[in-house]
Amino acid sequence: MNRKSAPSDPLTRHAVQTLSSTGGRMTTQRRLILAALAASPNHPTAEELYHQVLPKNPALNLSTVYRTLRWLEQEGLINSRHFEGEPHQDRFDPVADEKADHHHFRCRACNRIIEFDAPLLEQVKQIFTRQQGGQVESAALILYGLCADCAAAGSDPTPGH
Amino acid sequence: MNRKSAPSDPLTRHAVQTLSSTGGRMTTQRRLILAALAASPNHPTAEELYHQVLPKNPALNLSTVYRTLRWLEQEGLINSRHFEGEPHQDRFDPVADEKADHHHFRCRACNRIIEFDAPLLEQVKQIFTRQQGGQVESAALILYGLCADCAAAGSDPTPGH
DNA sequence: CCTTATCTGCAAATCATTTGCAATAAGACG
DNA sequence: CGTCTTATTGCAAATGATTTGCAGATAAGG
Repeated sequence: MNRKSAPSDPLTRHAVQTLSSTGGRMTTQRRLILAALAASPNHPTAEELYHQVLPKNPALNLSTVYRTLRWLEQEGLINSRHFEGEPHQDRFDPVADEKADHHHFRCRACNRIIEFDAPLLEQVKQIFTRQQGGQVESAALILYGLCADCAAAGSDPTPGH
Repeated sequence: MNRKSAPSDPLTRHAVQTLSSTGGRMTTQRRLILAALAASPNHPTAEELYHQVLPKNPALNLSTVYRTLRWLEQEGLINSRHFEGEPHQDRFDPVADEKADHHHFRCRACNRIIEFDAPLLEQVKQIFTRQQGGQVESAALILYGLCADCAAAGSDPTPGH
């Protein structure tokens, strides 16, 4: 009941930093979208974020969400990803600065996305460079399959038909 | 001047097989699109294929290209891919049955796509399964960077400013 | 050849995302 | 604390890739 600013998440704090250096402004919409992004383990789409924030700001517009996401992507604070089997929509993923570039597993049954590290990819990159020359700057790996839960559920349905 | 059917590529041959088992028909359009796909090392978009085939069949319609691509994808004869930094368009990639699932490097300068094998990914999958359970069915890896040519060109521009 | 179900061309629809523009509101300064 | 400047928003219309409904065309089997 005293402090004005709630202890903001790292993503929002990062965003505030870039604002001050570029003459940008921290608006209500941006604050809400940033908070929603930081709180989502789900790699949400623009539409999903929109509906998450809407209750807290019924005037919010979808294009504001898109503009905010594009801004954050340009600032390097989030990444956009596309997963197979979905329509042509993007999902957004805060860049956790500590954790180096991570990769994704997507369950084709429950659509859950699991993040993981793949140190071996460094070797894959090196091998590629050795064979082809040039230089590799980044790698995007997505595994598809069944997560532990769905694999268990699938192999264990009530048997007698 | 004697044989009617030119020696068709493996992709087209595969397509013909699935046709006979499903009551489908081999049309002029499909033949041309298949040939164009088989001849493209470029992972073309629907639009690119369309323009490649157009000279040989000026009546061809873009939606036919899309329908053919969707059909081939459902039959498992091609894959659709999305690369970062492009609009929301798909690129298509014949499934070379011999060569197991291959991966892609994309040059951010000339946009060239280079295919490569990454046997190490098998280990990545195993490690993931060991840690998380479930089962991995496929993996899509894309490396981004500069190809050998562009890296050389970039590091060697006429020096004096 | 004739039949008929599959395909195609065309035009309009859809879906995700972007953009122009006038109105709104940060936040700097007095 | 009010004023001013301009970044940002809401709204509606535009865009770009892809899909779909439908009537006419055409493979392929008899």
